[in-house]
Amino acid sequence: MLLDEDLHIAPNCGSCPIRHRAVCARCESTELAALEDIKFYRSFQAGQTLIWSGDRMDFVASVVTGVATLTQVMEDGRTQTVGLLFPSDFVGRPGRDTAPYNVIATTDVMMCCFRKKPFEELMARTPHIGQRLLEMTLDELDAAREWMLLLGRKTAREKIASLLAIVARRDAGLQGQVRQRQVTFDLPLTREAMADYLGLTLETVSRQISALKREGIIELAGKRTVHVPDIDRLIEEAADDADGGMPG
Amino acid sequence: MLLDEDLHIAPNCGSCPIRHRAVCARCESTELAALEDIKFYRSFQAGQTLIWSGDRMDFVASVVTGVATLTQVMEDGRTQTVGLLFPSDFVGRPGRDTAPYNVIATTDVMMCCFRKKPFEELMARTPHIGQRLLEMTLDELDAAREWMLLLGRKTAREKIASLLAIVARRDAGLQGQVRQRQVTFDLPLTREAMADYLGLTLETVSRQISALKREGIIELAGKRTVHVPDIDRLIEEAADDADGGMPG
DNA sequence: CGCACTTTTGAGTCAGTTCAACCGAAGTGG
DNA sequence: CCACTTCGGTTGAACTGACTCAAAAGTGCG
Repeated sequence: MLLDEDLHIAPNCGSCPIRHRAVCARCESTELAALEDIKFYRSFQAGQTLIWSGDRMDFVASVVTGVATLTQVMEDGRTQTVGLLFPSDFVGRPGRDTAPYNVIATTDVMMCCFRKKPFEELMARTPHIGQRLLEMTLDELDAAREWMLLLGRKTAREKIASLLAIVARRDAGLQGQVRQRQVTFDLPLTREAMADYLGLTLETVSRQISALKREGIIELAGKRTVHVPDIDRLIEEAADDADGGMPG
Repeated sequence: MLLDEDLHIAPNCGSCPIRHRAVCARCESTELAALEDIKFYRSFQAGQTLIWSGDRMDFVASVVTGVATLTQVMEDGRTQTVGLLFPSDFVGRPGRDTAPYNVIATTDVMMCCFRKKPFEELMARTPHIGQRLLEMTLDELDAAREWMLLLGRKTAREKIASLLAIVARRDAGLQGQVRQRQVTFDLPLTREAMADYLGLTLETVSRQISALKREGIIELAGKRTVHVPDIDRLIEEAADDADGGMPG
């Protein structure tokens, strides 16, 4: 779809904002140069579907800026989001050629893409890429399993609190902020997208957000901007054990 | 716990039933020999907890025979199973030293263990192990995401049908059977363990199994042995698209 | 201003939970 | 050998958290 004209603003890897967290994190300069040779950028607008489930995937990619979702849709339309992609997250699977999920931009998104074939060849020669990808995949697996607990056992209120806590954390992480009591961030998701991620209806999402607001656990400026006066209270509502899922 | 005396029945890798599916699948003979040097077997009885969440993990392992679960428990006791471990599945994560989940044997289980430190060193020298582990981890991630759809969006009846279909498939797969209309298998889980995996109560599990039996979609011999006269009907009840999750 | 879209709120319903009783098979020990 | 307990499983009845359907209230944009 839509080939954009942003190619000219392509930053080089040295100044890339996700250089030290993405799949290329461990690469040395020669390896990086090889990656740089086969990379290209694409950008997408909020709401665009980047990849359709079942489509042939001829590239893999890293999210550079913005947020996207991975979603599964049943034949009757029931929809479940199975992953949130933040900057540095990886899309696609070496060795598979059709996409298993829809990938949808929920904000404007910039991706750093690699054609799959050359990427796979490079991976075979460059253990650092495979190592980093394994690390990232194991992290994603942990995140998916944490989400299984949420989907299977948490109440609607706990689900909302968990999502807000996670977005707050990732958002803070991107800005390199230390842990602090107060945080403000933008929700990169509509109520419906939240519902799809949490296994709820959008009405329930709206009601629970209203309830958290009413009780002073969050404050809203507009529909999307959230201020959390006391992050520990929010984490308590999420019913996560101890650290609220901070990497141990 | 319980160091067993089965060590003497330790098969060598050549005759190992999971040789071609486990983390060692791609290893050549010299690599295999290196693994063989650091491996040891442990067996556990049904019901035993192999590993407690939070425990120090000084080994990683492959399931050789039997079935185990990965479960997460919230402070108030709510429990969610986040993975079923069948023969050839891998337990543990190189580079992490405390277990994030309880691992519980639901049948008698035999594990092929590797002390973590030597395994990690070997992995650094042996790309085939890391490659295979990446492949397996990506498969598990797909499975986890399929389960997220189940937990978030499926009805109780669909959840039960999905679980039965998956156990039937993995069970058939182990026996190298081709796809056939009729299948019979043993459920390696109690009603409660099924409930924990499906995000239901054990009463609901029992009721839905009774309902499927009443409608002739399954037949029971005892509580645990399930006969499926028409696997396609079961898969239809599971509401999976197309192939019921067969590897594409 | 008016149309389209997202979000909020309300009222009634229902799938799945909760609580409780009961069943059958497998020990156990007097 | 039979009472007694335990354990996994089934079934019933009442309850409830989240869903469904419906309508109103923002919000943004040409």
